[in-house]
Amino acid sequence: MIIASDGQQQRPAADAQQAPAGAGAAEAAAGSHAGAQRKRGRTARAAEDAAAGDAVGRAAIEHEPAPGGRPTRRAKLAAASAIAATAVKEASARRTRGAAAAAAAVKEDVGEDVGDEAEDQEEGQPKALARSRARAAPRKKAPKRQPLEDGAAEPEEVAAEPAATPAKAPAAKRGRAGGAGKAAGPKSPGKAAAAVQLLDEAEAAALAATPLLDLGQLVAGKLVRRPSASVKTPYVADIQLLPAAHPGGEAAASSAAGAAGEGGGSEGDMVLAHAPAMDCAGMVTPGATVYMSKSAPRAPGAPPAATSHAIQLVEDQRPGGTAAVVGYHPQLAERLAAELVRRRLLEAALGAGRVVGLESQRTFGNTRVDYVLKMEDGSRMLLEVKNVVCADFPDVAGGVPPGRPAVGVYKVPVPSGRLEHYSPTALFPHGAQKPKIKVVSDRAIKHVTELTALHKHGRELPEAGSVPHEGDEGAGGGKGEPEGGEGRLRCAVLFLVNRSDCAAFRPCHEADPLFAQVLKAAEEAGVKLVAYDVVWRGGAAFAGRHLPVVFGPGVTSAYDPARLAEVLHFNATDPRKNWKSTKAKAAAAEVKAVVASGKAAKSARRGGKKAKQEEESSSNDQDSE
DNA sequence: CCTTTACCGTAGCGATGTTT
DNA sequence: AAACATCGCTACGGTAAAGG
Repeated sequence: MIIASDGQQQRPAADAQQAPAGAGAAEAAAGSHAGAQRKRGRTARAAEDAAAGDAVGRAAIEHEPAPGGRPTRRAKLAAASAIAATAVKEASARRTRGAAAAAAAVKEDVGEDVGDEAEDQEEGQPKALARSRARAAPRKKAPKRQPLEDGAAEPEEVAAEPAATPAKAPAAKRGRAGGAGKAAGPKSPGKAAAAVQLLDEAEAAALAATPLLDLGQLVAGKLVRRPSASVKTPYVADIQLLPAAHPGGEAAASSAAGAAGEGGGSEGDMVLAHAPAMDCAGMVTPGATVYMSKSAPRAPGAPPAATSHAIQLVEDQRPGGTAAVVGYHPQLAERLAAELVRRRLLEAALGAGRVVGLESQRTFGNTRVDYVLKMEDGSRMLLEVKNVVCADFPDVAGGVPPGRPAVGVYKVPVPSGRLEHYSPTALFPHGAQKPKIKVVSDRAIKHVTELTALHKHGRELPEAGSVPHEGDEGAGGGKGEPEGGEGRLRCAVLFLVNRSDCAAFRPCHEADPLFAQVLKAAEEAGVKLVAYDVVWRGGAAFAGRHLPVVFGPGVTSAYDPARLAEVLHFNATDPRKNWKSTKAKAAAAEVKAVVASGKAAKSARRGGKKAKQEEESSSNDQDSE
């Protein structure tokens, strides 16, 4: 580890190659590329944003859009490079001169007027103003970007390289459908399966001391409120920047010396942060310490981001005044899991032999699984990853830190009554039950149920949208543990314990008895349950241990099928989760109706052919609802 | 008073459309 | 034909206003 002259730590170049398929600056650059120069111009909402002085931290990263029509591909690439280059400049500027200076530098570089985004406008901005602004011009879909990486994370020589070669890493990381198992499905012809390459044993061993994932320099902050006072979505929080702090205690010796003073603004500044896991079982509540990445700059022309930061890690207050660093961002679990697989650290626990391939986000029947592992014997294993953040508390005096919100607190007896005889157990799921259906996560229950069904079936079900094979017979059929081999399908659930202070994992029957029962049933059906933890030091996660999966006292697989059916039905029909698409469809249908009536009159003069097509497509749309 | 509804941000996949 | 761009959709759930 090299300590730079300004006191910031720099990452050795070797670290850049540890992450799966090029996490890091390459991804950030790719994100910029993907979002480069969308057709959509800046919306009315965006203009109002600027007038309202929306995000305090945004001034430093905002760019003026290139107005006008559709840019050529070359122009887009050039723009992407320019953005990336700007990001690099900003990175060094932030490190050396602080955010205000960086913002000024960006203004000069781009020759833009950032507008009147005075910081004090944000504080005390009337709620009604924010709301009316949001309603006046509904925001369109934001372009892709990478929240996990910060252009500032890497030293210049690392960041500069991928800026010139965007959109390489993510393709490999994601792994395309149409891979090994799909035999080049008809709907995605020609798309090469870019499955993750696994390491051989020697390569994996050589990486043993390097992090699974490195988020680079993070910014420390204290949560003031969520939702933010200015953006009412629960996924956005107001965060007050803290002086330099180091997640994980000894992290001072590690990389993520998140210095607010040099990083994302001055100490005490308020920023808006994306909080994708919301309160995270009571950990992310007012006063909580969080560690954030800075959001990559948006492409010119894209609607500006509402948030300047994204929460990555949080401190969970533990008994005795200690705190555990917990991986907060839901995406961390998937990325960490992929790297664990890539390094062959899960093979023994999965017990299905040697893994030869890894694909992500494949759909089987109704379920989209996180990963598909291709095994040496030709069989496949579906791996569902759950991010585990919560740990129980000892039921002794002082066991729960004062001021800790009650949500997410599950107490276990300590027979001796002594704190030192207690070791935490990681829990999933956590949090309050949904009032309507009285479970914490109907989705998790659905996933486990469907994985169990697939595992029992023992081979692939007809894929959604494909022609069903009527004569498809299961290889497993639920009669014991079937043989492996070509076509064989097995299932596993990985509970990625995103902290290092737990000795075991168990499903949290206190929060969700049905989930615990369904999981127990899955285990009895042969679904592998694996728990593995990681150690956060600074902004880097290191492989931890394989933890035992245990069940609380009295938890059995005897769930009530009617109750399960009720939950699954709720999951399938909950209108809330589709509000956006439902609304979009309604609006589109309305527009279409108006357009169609206009066109019908028009094309009647031309023979009516086009109007017929319009009608067909619109009726198809309605069929799919 | 209780229940329902509208609303918010971000990221990624898959399908479709467009350019090279 | 291949590569790239764009769109539609999905996931995640708390809050406040509106409705009964």
